[in-house]
Amino acid sequence: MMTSNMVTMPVNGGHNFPVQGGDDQLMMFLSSQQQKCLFDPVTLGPKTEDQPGKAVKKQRKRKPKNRGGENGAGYGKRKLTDYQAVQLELCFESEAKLETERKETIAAELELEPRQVAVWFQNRRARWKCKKLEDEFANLRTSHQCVLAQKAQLEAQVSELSGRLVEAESELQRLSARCESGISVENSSTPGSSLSMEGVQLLENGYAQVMDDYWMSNLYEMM
DNA sequence: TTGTGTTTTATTGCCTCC
DNA sequence: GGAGGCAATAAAACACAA
Repeated sequence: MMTSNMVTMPVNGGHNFPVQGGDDQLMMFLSSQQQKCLFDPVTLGPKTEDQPGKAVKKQRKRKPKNRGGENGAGYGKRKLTDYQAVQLELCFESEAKLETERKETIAAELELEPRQVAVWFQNRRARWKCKKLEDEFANLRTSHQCVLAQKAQLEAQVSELSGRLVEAESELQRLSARCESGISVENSSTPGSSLSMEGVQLLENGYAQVMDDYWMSNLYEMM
């Protein structure tokens, strides 16, 4: 199911598919390459060595890079022209993954090696993923801050209502004490009641007020 | 100019799918 | 088994402050 928080990526045919999920001070000290690997894209949590459900990767043994073979055609970094970059960007907007045929067409049009086009798309997808991860992280952080603010607001309400409850209880005790000390009301409808009419009225008013406040505050929460 | 950080292009190794 | 994808990484290219 697609939610508003889910991000989409352009794919063949212009359709979008959801891509699962991105401490500022810490991030400031990390290079972009280090930041890239901070979050696990699935759990949005910090990356761990062993991801559950995934085969544990073996330690890689890297060979030294091939920097120019006999003909000098090895590791030679060729910066793309602005035109090439813009055209590739336009292609990526409509389709983030290329069919072999399409890749070859683009390569021919831009006078690039098909491999360069493939590499460019691969790197572009990686950048796109990072960007989305950052966006999602920012959204989650904002949501978290809102929840914290609501929590603080509710705690303040609980505190205030608790105070009023204590006041009401002490008022109740004070009135009970007055009744017990001999103040009674003539024509009481409840013979044997230890509360005066004044006391009953005060209690009813206080209770009604507390209930009003309670429902009002809950009404705000529901809205 | 130079040191340093960031971005871009390319490679490598592993994995999945057909 | 080969093609293609991705993560991790290397290194050139670039930006920019000191």
